[in-house]
Amino acid sequence: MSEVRVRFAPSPTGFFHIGSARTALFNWLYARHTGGKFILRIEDTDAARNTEEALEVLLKGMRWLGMDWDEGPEIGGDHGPYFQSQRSEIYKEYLAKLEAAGRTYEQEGATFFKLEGERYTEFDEYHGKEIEKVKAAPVEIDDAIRGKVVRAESRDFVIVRSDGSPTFHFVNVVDDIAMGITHVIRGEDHLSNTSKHVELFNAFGVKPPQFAHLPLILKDPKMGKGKMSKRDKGALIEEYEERYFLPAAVRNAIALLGWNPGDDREVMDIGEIIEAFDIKDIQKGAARFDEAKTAHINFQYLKELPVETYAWFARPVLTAKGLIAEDHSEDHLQRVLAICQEKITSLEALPEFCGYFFTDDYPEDEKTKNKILKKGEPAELAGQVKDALSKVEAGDWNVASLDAAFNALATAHDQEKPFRWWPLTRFAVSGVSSGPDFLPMLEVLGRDCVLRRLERVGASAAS
RNA sequence: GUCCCGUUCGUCUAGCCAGGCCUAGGACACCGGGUUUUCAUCCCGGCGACAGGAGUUCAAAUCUCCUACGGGAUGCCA
Repeated sequence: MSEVRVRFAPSPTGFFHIGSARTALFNWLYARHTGGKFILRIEDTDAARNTEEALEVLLKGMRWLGMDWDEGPEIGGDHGPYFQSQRSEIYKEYLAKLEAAGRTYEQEGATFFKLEGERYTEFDEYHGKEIEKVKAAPVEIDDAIRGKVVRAESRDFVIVRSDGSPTFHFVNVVDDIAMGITHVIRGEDHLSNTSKHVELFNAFGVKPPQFAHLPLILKDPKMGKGKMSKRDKGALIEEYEERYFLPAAVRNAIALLGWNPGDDREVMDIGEIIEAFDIKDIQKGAARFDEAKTAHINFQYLKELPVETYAWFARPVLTAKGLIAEDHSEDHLQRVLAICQEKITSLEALPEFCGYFFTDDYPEDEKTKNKILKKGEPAELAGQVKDALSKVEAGDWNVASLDAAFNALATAHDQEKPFRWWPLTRFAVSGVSSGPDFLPMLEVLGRDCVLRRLERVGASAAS
């Protein structure tokens, strides 16, 4: 009944890539699913590119996606420190164990790990020269995703560089041992390295953890071949944050990259995902990140939000564009959003979609303008609507009264329905031909605003 | 070069381990129609895949082998 202990061990690069986020998420989900511990360990051995800012990007990304850690930076834990740059004493200790066991040797100032097996020299195509190789016994890896993988190492490898700094393979294994990691869930690019790691575990006399190698995330085929890199559009978590995606939706989309609950569910709340998550359901083949699908999931989340919450997310989007002030009336904001929420698929598009509710200075769609103003007698029609709506008192300005006013207008002109006046009116008050439902839109805009804009369009059409 | 991993609709995938219920299911995208006298919502429909070959079997998307393609490792990067 040993407790599950998993870790996410990123190297802070200044970016939080979707692939890293997926690795982090799967570890986190597994910990939460099993009631185990999720450890965040920072692999900051490459001093040159590890900065405070780079770490901040990472931690911010983790928090934005709602992943918390049980041990790691800022909160500590019983197996710290959680920065590799601060663990050199531990590495020295473990290096001594390997030395004592006679599994190391020095060459050109660097410390090598010595493989066991018959030695021979051979011309190596890749290196283009004769090199020493070792016939080491094949290592058997029981991978939770790929099954049994057998691979033999053939060369000794560096564990401490000539400048005294330990290498990735070494510190990774040492830390996993020292931190009591039970499951190593990581990208497939490490699968071939795993034989090195198992050699090291064996040399320390420690049973290796359960490995699970995740398929890679490839770039959108339209963008080219190969795995997704940080330069690809949509590859960075920051991008979704900036575009006002809901973190829960992005997390849901990432969870679906190479995993599914085994049934048709796609949009799931985090509790459901945690409950359903299991390593054995992870895909073997590489996946491609689909932005359109992420946008769709995002919309599903957006639709379900209570209007209060929707407004909480929408307010910063609108203030950023200068459409509303910081202290803009919450009631008014919610009345606007209530009629827009079901129509619009992303928060990013919100300013364009509903800007005219907040300012008179909104763009007019040229196509719509030409179509509507060229047809019939725009100035006359606008005047008729204005007269009809003027009869509705401010205190009575609601959908029912507006409907009645339009119908009265139709009747007065021998029309069965007021359709003739709608498109022009919509254009007059919003500058576009589409938007929220018509009458609710007028109601929310308010009497003064609607009459003012009708007058304006009437004047501009007449000129 | 050598070694390792992978390959189902354009994309994400179900099915594969325990072969028949698969004329291969769902979702996104796309296309068409409808509702909404706006519309980006919504509804209906369509398009569309087992990489190729050989073998095992009464029967293969499912098992075996080969080939092709994709990816990874082979770093004093992580």
